[in-house]
Amino acid sequence: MKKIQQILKEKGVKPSFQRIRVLECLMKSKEHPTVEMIYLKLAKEIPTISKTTIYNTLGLFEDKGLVDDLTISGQEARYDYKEKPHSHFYCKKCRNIIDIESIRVPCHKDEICGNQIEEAHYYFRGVCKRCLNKKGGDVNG
Amino acid sequence: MKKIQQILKEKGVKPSFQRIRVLECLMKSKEHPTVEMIYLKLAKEIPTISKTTIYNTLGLFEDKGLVDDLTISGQEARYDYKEKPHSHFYCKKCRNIIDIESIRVPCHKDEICGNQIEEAHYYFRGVCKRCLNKKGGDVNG
DNA sequence: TTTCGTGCAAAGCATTTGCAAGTAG
DNA sequence: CTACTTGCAAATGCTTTGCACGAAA
Repeated sequence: MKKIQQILKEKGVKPSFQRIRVLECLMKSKEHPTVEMIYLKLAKEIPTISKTTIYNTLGLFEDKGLVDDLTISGQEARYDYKEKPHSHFYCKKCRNIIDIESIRVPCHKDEICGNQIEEAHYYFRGVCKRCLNKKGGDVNG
Repeated sequence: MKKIQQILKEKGVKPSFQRIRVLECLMKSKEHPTVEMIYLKLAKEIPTISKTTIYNTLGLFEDKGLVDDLTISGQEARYDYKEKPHSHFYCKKCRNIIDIESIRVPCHKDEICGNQIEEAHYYFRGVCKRCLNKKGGDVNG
């Protein structure tokens, strides 16, 4: 895996200790964490870290194109490291956001109706595989 | 156009005066209004209306599948009447959300990787036709 | 020095909740 | 009456801002 410091530098972000940790957290996590989740995780090893720093850092990362703000589930922002393009699936039951690697953009090129597209975001809602299986052998409502 | 009362009834919503007005507002608007925008508009004709009622009403409409909550642009929810399936284009310049009727993403059926899809949301970011013309043409931008 | 990064505390603001008064059936 | 709707006011909770301290250049 490419060094986190290197990734930050390439994006024009000075690799401070906190920034490295925040990015590392995002890269290792598959849960598209909220600010709160990142904060709780990092607070274990950096007791003095503040949410303000997490907000600052994520805002900076977003500006630099390192992460995406997934505004899928409403009240809390969830962050996604943009390693490669992918889509998201939001499960209504367990409320997890699952990466979907396989979906790709179809027939439209870089334009739709004359509008110039820079980013395409696809997300799906439904019930995930895991919850479907649970449901099969479960009493439910 | 189908009567608003009728639409509400079909979705199992009792057509109160306020609810009719909120839905009418959404149907007539092309700007995917925020709660604030709806509130300001309706307050002109219903001076006693409250934001709580707008929130209640939109929440109810969402539950009944009448409207979508577009969480595209961050801090404020924007609402979209679900007349027929369509996608959205968010212009970074003018910050408008534009309906795109024609886009459909192909190859997935009702399942992706074993997950059961109930809704598919696509949205695009970039610069809209209008802003492109302002910029590219000789009109000042 | 100047600039930048960090983090506490307070403020800001969209949204939700508690509750009381009004309305329909 | 009984259930539902409305809306004021207060609370909640995510996020931003003001500011000060310390580190880096």
